[in-house]
Amino acid sequence: MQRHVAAAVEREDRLPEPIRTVAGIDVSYGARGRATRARGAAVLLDAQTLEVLDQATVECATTFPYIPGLLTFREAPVAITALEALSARPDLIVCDGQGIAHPRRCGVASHLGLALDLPSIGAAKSRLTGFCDEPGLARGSCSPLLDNTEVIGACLRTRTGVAPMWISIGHRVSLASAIRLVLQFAPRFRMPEPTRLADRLSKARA
DNA sequence: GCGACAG
DNA sequence: ATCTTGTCGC
Repeated sequence: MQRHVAAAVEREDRLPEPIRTVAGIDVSYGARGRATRARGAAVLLDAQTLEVLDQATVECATTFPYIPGLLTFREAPVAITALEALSARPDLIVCDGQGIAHPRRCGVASHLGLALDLPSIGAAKSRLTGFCDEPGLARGSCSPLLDNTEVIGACLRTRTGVAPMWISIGHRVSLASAIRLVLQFAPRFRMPEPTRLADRLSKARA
């Protein structure tokens, strides 16, 4: 199924110009009695000023375990519900996880982009698959993430001297644009604002 | 058989 | 992802 979805993923830019809004999505977990509950959060921001325009959270039972390579089946259902609870559809989504930098080229960012028919970017805090050289220490330095000879993403330093982020095409956004946009969305912290705020919101006490 | 392994 | 205390650097 993932290979089928991967075949439909678009790796070239096909997004509005200018990009007006961007949404970040993330999911956190917590024990509620016996079962683990999942809470999804979506935050809508102005893509230029990074001002928060809207935010939403949803909560539900966890239905799938964490298995490397199958994160989509654990998080996507909650993430989609949270995104649809926003007052408007964004021009672009940023996800906490890989896009095509995945064994079958179908990480959660790609799967979500295709399912929602929205441009998407994968911005992960660690590597799932592939290899690359260590990027330079300066903000903006990056090195290609390779699986054999195929470029599947980039290791990008969003903050000088701080651990890099792992960026990949989600859907309808080229790798070059994904890198540029993540730098635009992360002017101050390691994580881009959309996912940083969604992460914080998903963990905030109800 | 062993190690790696988004969140 | 979650839990948990101190520690290091800007």
